[in-house]
Amino acid sequence: MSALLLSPTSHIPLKPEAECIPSLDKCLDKEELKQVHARMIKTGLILDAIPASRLLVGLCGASDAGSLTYALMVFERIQNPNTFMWNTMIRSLSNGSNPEEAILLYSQMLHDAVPHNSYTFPFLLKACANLPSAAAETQQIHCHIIKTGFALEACTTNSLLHVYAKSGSILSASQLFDSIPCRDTVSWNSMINGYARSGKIEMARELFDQMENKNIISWTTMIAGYVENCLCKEALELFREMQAMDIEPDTVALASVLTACAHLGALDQGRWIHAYVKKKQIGLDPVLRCVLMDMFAKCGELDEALAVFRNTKERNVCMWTAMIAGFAAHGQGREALDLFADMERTGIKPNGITFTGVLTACSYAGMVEEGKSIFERIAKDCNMSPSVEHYGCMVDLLGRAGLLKEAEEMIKTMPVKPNAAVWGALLDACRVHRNFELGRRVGKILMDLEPKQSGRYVQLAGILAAEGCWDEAAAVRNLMKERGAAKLPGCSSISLSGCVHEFVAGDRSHRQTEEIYLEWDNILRRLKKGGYVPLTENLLLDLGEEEEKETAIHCHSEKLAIAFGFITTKPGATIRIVKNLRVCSDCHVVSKLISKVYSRKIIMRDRTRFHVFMNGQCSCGDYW
DNA sequence: CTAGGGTTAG
Repeated sequence: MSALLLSPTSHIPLKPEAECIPSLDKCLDKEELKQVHARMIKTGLILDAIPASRLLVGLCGASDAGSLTYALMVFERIQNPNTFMWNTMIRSLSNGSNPEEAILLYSQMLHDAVPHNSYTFPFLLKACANLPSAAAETQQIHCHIIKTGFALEACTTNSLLHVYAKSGSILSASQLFDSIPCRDTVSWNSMINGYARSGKIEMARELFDQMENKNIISWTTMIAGYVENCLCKEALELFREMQAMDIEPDTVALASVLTACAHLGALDQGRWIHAYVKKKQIGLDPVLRCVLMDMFAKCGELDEALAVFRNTKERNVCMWTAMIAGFAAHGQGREALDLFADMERTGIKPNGITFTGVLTACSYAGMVEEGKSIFERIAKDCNMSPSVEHYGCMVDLLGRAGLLKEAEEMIKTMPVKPNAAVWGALLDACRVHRNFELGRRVGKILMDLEPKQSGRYVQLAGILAAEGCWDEAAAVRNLMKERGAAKLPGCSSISLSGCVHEFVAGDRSHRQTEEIYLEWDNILRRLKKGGYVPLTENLLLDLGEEEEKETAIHCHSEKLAIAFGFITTKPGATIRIVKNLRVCSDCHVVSKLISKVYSRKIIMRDRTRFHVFMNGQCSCGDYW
């Protein structure tokens, strides 16, 4: 550091082009900027506010983290930095990896009594927006904004509104929104985003409908809001409305729509977007590539996902993670691990989500040893503390493999508090490996932890019923009713030419209901001729007669969706179904038989993974 | 030199 101060007396020969101060307009790298700095010190130009500012801007604009540190050092040595210089530093820190430093710098600015200008608060508020939780700071800054009179400036107030909206402080956001004298499009958009983020999607839509000057961001905000609230069907509908109004979607809008397609398994619509992007020659930026790839993977088209992946030169961590997760969901553990190794060779650092994907892959493929060693690397090599999700993956991995004791031990010794998902993984393992005693205990824990989650009661009741403890099982079901735990209905959807058809068990709401049930009867008859016997053992007990049980499983949502697929697609065409819960054993058997008897490929994505039924086999190897 | 929308898991 001192060398820099001494540099005026040094005798390092300068390159001829460094004789004059290079223009900072073009991007210089850190070394070049250091030379400029040295030259400025030599000539005394560093004392001049304008060139000094330009140097700071140049350093802050360089992409490497070291430049920012260097910029801070230069800044600290400037005698009385002006507002512009403070702003520049605050802006840079706000977007860095430690946004709280921007707030610290701001308090220094206050301490030095440097006046604010119109740019100060928007930069500073960016730091609040980038922090996971800065509610107290935001409130204080809000006070400063009022005191200094900047509340009258649209940019400042909109920035503040954005922070409140983004952090879910919906009350503060709406109060502020109401107080703004002339709300502009930006204010409205932020408010819509705020409502959507706090789950008040109807409020968001209300605002959206009231809005007079919607722009593409308004539309995208609303579409993304639907996606975030798991209302992907609505997201696609709104997108269609947008197109009907001849509003051209941009990259961001398309990315949101693709995300919706991914969740819905709406391959046709996803492909349409892909074609649209090509036709309009819209550039595939990293995010768009990633969601496109993810859409293919989530629609069961791993090959197409891989094609997008391979076509991408600079892959970021999201891209790698999404591809790994794609393999994991298809039970292709080896491929996922190979990809993970490639990723590390490329020098891309895995994050917590990457590890979730890799561990899931190990779990579904029964790769216990590999999973254990990856898990240990989270802390050892990557210096991260495993999250509760990672422990959940491990419990799942051990539990599936039948290592129930080890799984339980992991829960007992894990340093983070086990959540319901962790216990749920163990409970599921108890079901699969028929460990009733442990299952009972875990079930009790879960019902205390999540008294409103019907799935847990159903899970436990199933375990008890399988053991023949009908009374106990009935008691669990009654408890569920007493506690008012609403049963999440199983829902399967199938998407055809841009339209998503949803079915719940026993559904008769579809306009082709009669046809669907007739088709199902036909399928059933043919399967029974081939020797199919309905698997009613997993059914819950309130249905006494075997016949009733059969009726109940025969209107399972995935069966209705398959029947609908049969009457709407050509013989031999692949049927794609997305289910919100796990697929039941009987539906699994039936799907395998159908794939053989009718030579149909059925791709079924359930809550956690893919089942690809072909020639009487399932890609999960009957282990799920 | 300022504000608003999009990516990987659960």
